[in-house]
Amino acid sequence: MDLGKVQRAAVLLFAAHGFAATGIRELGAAAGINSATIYHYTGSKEDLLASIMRSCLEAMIDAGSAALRISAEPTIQLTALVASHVGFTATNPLTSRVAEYEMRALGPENRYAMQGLRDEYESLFALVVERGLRVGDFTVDDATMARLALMEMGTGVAHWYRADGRLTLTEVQHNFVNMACKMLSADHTLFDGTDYIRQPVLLGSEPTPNSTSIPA
Amino acid sequence: MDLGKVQRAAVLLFAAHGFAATGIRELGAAAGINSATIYHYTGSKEDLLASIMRSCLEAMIDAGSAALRISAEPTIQLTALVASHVGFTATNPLTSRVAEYEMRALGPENRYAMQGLRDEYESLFALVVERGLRVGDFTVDDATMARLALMEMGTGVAHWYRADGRLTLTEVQHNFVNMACKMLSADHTLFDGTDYIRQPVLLGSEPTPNSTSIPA
Amino acid sequence: MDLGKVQRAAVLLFAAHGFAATGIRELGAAAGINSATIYHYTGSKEDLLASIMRSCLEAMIDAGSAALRISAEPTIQLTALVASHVGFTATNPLTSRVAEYEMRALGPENRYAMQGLRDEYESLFALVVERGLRVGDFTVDDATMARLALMEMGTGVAHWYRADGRLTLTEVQHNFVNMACKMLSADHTLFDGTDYIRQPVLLGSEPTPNSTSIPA
Amino acid sequence: MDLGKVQRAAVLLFAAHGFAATGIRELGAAAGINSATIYHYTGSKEDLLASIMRSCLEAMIDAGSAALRISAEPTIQLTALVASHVGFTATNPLTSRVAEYEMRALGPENRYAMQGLRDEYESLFALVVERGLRVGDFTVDDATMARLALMEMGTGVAHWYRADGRLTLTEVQHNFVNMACKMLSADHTLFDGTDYIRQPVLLGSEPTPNSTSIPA
DNA sequence: AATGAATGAGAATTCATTCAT
DNA sequence: AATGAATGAATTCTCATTCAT
Repeated sequence: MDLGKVQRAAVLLFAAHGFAATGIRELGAAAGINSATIYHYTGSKEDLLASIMRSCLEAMIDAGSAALRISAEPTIQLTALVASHVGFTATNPLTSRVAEYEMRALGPENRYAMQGLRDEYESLFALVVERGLRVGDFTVDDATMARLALMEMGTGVAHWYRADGRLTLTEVQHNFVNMACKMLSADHTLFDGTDYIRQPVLLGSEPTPNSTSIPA
Repeated sequence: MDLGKVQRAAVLLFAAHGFAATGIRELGAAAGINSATIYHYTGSKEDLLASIMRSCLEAMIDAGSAALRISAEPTIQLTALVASHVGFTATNPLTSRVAEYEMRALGPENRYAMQGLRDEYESLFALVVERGLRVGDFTVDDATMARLALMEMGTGVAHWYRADGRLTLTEVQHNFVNMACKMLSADHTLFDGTDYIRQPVLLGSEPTPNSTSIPA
Repeated sequence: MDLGKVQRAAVLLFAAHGFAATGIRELGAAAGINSATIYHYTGSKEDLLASIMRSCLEAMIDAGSAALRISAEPTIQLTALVASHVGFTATNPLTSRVAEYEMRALGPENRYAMQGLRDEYESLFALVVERGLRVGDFTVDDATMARLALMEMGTGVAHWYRADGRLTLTEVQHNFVNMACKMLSADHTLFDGTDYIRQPVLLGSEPTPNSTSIPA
Repeated sequence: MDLGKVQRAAVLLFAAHGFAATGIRELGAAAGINSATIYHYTGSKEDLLASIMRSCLEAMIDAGSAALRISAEPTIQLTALVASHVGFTATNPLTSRVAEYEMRALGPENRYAMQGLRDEYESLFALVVERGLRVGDFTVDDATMARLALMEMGTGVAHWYRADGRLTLTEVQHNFVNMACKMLSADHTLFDGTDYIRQPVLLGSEPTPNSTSIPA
């Protein structure tokens, strides 16, 4: 009756212990159902992971693409993309983590498909960085490394952000936008009035902070 | 006869498939010995992981501490620390990855100890950032976030750096130092002549690029 | 609505893969109904098998007994019994096979009952052989072995007979009658005119040849 | 240390309950070892069955081929082949039964291979029957049906023969030879002195009568 | 130092069956 | 009459680890 419940339990456990170290019985217990019942919701443990990863990556691509459509100005695009990335990651930290870490747990077919989505998402960053450099709005030693550093930085948010932490999400987003702009020598004070932040999506697979405590 | 051989096989497999998904028989096969023989080199699978992580983290702390001793100048310290971090990570990408990812695979005791080492290493970054800010050499919105972004960025090098890639290690290090300084608004042109790069250590657990190919 | 449909699906699958290797879901799928619905037609998987076997064995006993009533002449009785046995087996090859092979799949109670029916059927052959020998119409080294060989031979028809094969059922019956008589040194040319062949019953559990193809 | 022990346990249980209804734990218990240890002796449950069937069928082919080499005389060949078949079946009744019944439990590859061996064995009978008919030594209505009846008859021995039964193996063999000859109208009194009986092989997979009792 | 044999615990998945709808 | 959801028990097979040799 509720695939979401199973997905949330899965993300909670996969994020805490890893896919391979999480048993199907553990999953059932965390979701409050018999382990056999999981197979009514999904074909296999791997299928469950793949479905979680797919919706996560698709949502990231959607949000990122929408960010790029806000403006044609590279600096605004960068700004919006970083804000989107950080916003999404901070809103769905566990699901993001699972989507990042557990690619290797997939079989060849699923891995190929998910890697394709991941590449599609990364290409959004590549696009923006390249255009900004071409137009002369950004300055970096190496485009590829800048893009990788940029993404990695934002992805790291999943490791420490807590909704009830010291800073609000908006503050975190602004800080990261500033750091990103400085890193690329982009002057975003020119566009200070622009509203580049969109409300991030909350995935159905993201456990609510207190839904269940992480078992030792 | 050679604990290093076992460690290298372990790092190769742990990095590729994860600790939990790697079997002791697989390990033996990759190391060219019987799986039972592994127990002559280590007490258990977890011990093997812990020993790898310990030497990795200790080497990182050593290198980072040495970097800080190069100068009392925050900008030079930052520069040296980032160069050290990137240099170490690029030289030992697989071991670094294992040390980063597999903390969760450890039992409580080992995890506590390793987390302590990790914290110790992170505190080096915190120290430099705080001093730079206090002295007025750096400018950032939030010290903690800057530190986290800084480290995450450098750690990401493990995901893509290849010794035979497009850029030399020294180029990569300079690029990251530049990005870091820009991110913190640190002016390192003042110290351009300073030699802040030390030859990174190659861990005994780091597999040589072609020692064994990663099994599918 | 149709127990026969379920029985035919069951016989098809039991004959192909065996009772133990056939799942209740598979059964439902082959019968075109939900697996839970099967329990409206039968109490359990074993009950389903037992009901199939019971009707099969009872029909065999009926046909065999009728054959013996055709005449008091041992040779004619033999002839009619073999024709009946071969006719029944060739008309209901899959059901016969299931009734023969799957005795062991039954629980103690059902097995006891079914073994009783099987024994009753076998006793018809024993009776005829013994009378023929006593009267001097048959000659064999050992009555028991002759009976067993006789039955096994006929039962084997289920393994290869196809309604659309090279020979008609009547031809097959005549051939087997001839072989049986020769084996027992019975001279049935004396009774050539006698019509000892009855139309065999088609069981409700016997799948029609093209009803459903046997899944791999 | 003893694959034979495992094979004998397997044959005992497979013959009694069928392959599909026999669990790997049951097998271990019957063999006196832990169920996991079975995987030191064989790759899988199916491999275990396949290895049993392969040695059985190969031994049958060997014995049958040897029988045909005793003489070029069709009647003697028939006689020797039937004696060999019955001898082998009576000596290895459980293994024979398993080899006959459990073909369907094999996966496509193993089944194809085993069916090939079975066909090879059956072709020995076809060869003899055809030659005898061509030469005019045998008389039957239909060669194919005669061959099938012949084999089925002998195979049935596995269902009832007991080493400690009423008749010795040699007596059983002679009786079957007689029945076979009568069925084919072959006059073997011409060759009465010929010694056509060879000592049958005892397979390593055949349980000794009292090794273990068949569990309910 | 090294290994083949062995095992208890646990893995993912399927099973026949029940039941509320 | 029919079914989708649910489950405890069982399935085959793999696991990390031990030990006699």
